[in-house]
Amino acid sequence: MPDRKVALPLSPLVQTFVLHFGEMGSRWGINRTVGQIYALLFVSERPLTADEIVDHLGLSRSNVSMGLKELQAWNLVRLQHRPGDRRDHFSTPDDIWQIVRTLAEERKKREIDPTLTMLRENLMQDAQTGEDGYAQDRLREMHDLLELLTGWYSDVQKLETERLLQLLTLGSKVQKVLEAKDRVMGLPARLRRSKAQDTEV
Amino acid sequence: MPDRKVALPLSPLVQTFVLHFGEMGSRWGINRTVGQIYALLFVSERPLTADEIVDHLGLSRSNVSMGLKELQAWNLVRLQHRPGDRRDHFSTPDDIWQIVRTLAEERKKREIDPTLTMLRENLMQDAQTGEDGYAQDRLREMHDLLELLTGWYSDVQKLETERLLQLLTLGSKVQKVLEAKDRVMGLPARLRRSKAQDTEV
DNA sequence: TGGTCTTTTCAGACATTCCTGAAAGGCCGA
DNA sequence: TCGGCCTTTCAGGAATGTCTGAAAAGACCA
Repeated sequence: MPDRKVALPLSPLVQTFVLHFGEMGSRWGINRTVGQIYALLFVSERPLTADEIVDHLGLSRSNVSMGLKELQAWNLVRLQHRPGDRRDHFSTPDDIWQIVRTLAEERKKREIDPTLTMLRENLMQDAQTGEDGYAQDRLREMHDLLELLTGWYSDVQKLETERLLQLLTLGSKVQKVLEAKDRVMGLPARLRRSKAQDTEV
Repeated sequence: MPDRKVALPLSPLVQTFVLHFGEMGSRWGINRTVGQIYALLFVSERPLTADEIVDHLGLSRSNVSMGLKELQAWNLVRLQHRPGDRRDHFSTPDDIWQIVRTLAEERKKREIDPTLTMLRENLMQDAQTGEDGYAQDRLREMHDLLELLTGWYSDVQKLETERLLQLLTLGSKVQKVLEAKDRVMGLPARLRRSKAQDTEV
């Protein structure tokens, strides 16, 4: 009779990978279990059932269920059904670029959008009052920066993978292209200043 | 006698901002206190001492000390001294672009580099063994992706702010530029495949 | 309807992180 | 060296977060 508490063996490579993802979890804003489940699905050739995950990772069934729920909330795993099988089968998208896009989108939604909303509301409300001069400038600066970044992001998110690859591979050479068309477009002036004293931290 | 537990009043605007940063802290991988301290420094026209932070936010002195230590580990605050004053004065860089660069650098260091290292080591070691075919492919795919992204990032990090702004403002128009020079440079082929079935999650 | 297989919920045990006051440490001028 | 001022360390209480087994809920078939 097999010991239900010991995980089914994984190859050393997969084992290392899964454990690493678990440990990195906290830095990525997910917990160990969720990281491990994701890692396992990522390297699995075929979709896995929740019970298979339990067997490989030695977690409780309920924990796996919650972990999968969280991964679904992140749009990071997909659910599939097999004919004649009631169980849910889980997998990650094969296309790694799709994963990057999803990750970027979800992190933006959780980490940027709320702040942008808050800044917008507060700046709109307090624009009239002249108090808080410096703080208000500072907040507007941050607001404009985030708008610029998210605007660029949404443009890039729309690119086909092929074009995105071009852009990434271009890398430093982009500088050349930019030097060619050497004209700055209309920008909020406050984002353009570069203070000399800010070189050293 | 003033109640030492009640924070010195902040303007409503600053108050909202500070509390928001505190609450977002968990999503950003820092704790509430650290978020609040950073927010306060960000909107302060002049550098603040630890005791001033205590007075404004109503935190314990030791907590502020630890929070500032963490912010320094992130390179997000700078320490200044005033002649004839022994106390440390803290501030954030004035140049908001400098802040973005620092943030990107530190997050990369904490969230990407360890994984890249782990992938490199494991792939080098297991390259010979033919086992684990799919997992190994998958890991190499992730490795190549991270290399590409960090390579691009390091190129962009080198750009002057003016050029970076150009790049960001260009946004969707970048597509046009790319269409012009329509040739894909030498890429790892496995990063280029785009599977049709991966459109739906 | 009852029986089987599967997923989800949830109370509470366990673990981790956060925060504080008290004490220790460091620096400087007298 | 002492005393004042400021910062850091640290033990342990408070607050959060994680994980589990047991029970409930849902889905399907006969």
